[in-house]
Amino acid sequence: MTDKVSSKDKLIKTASRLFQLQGYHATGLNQITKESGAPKGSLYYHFPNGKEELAIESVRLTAKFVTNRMNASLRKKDDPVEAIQQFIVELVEEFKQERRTDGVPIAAVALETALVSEPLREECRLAYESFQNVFTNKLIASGYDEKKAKELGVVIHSMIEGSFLTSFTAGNVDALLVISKQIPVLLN
Amino acid sequence: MTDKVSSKDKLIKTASRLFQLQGYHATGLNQITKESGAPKGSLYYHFPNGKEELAIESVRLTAKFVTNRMNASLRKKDDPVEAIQQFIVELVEEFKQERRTDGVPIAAVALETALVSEPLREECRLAYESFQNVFTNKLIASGYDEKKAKELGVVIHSMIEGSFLTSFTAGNVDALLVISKQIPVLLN
DNA sequence: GTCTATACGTTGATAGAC
DNA sequence: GTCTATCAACGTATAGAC
Repeated sequence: MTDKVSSKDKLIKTASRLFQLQGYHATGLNQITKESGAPKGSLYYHFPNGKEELAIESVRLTAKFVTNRMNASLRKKDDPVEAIQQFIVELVEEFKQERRTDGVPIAAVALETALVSEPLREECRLAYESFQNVFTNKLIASGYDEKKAKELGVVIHSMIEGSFLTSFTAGNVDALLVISKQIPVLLN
Repeated sequence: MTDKVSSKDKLIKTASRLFQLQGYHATGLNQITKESGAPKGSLYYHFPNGKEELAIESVRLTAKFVTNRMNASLRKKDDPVEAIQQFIVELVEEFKQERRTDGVPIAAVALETALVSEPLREECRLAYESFQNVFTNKLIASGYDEKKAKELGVVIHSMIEGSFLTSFTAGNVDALLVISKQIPVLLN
């Protein structure tokens, strides 16, 4: 039982990283098995439905990981404006690392597969819902009424997602820094 | 000279549509030539650098097309708040068409290739810059000072890009409608 | 649970005739 | 400008031994 999940976990972890960096179609199963160090023949044992199933579980893992990271960041400040800006600062810092170890979480997979794989699309939708809820919950805890908090959760998530995409493409953090300044305007 | 550019144009137009719908790696050159109706053997004559070159010109065409569309939409109202909301309304209407004829412009290509193709990344960066400038120019024309207008251009573009991604993934227009309500708050 | 071998399609790309 | 033939590489997936 000790190593029973180890192989499966290695595959999911490696796949999560590669899907994030390269997207869905550019990432081959050969590359995943090779880089994971997991036994090559074990992939279809753990994921009978092949690549799609592996991608679904990878998106789920990435969503959980990112959500936890967001929550940990937002906990550092009581004031929601400062908390969200703190989170963006951490995004910026990570972005500045020379060695780009990850891209925009799940975005490439979502765009590539939303029209062709219903279960994969649904898993991506859940991921974004989870990201929105992190902001919404922070606002509710700060006294915002639920309706307003839900709307602002969507707005803040959209701003960060969009500026992350822009920054990723531009290769700099300009867009992220600009939207950070507008957070106080939004939370009035 | 009449049909000289016709074949090349057909290839670029078809490629633009397919890259937008399926992403870069999922779209094969065979599919592009077949659906374009352009002669199969002409691709490497018009695009000696192969797929990358075709993608660059496709992103350029998409950027020009979308920019024009945005400008046409924003021209319909003098007030910048109403104008931007008008644009979002048109996005929503188009989104509701059953037959999904296009996805999120260039986003998939940008995410898939930014880390592996410098010229393609640069073309995507220019596209986003062009989108931002549409909003910025509208604000300048409405009396905003240049610095403020540039910042708000980035912010509005980020919000729309992010909510478009979210809506595309969710399969509904909820996020787009929510951010539209926040435009007046931002333009204060 | 894991491994090897293999099947079969498709990819991007090139060469050479026309 | 266009076409056909062809290439090697890689894609996913399966079968069957261990």
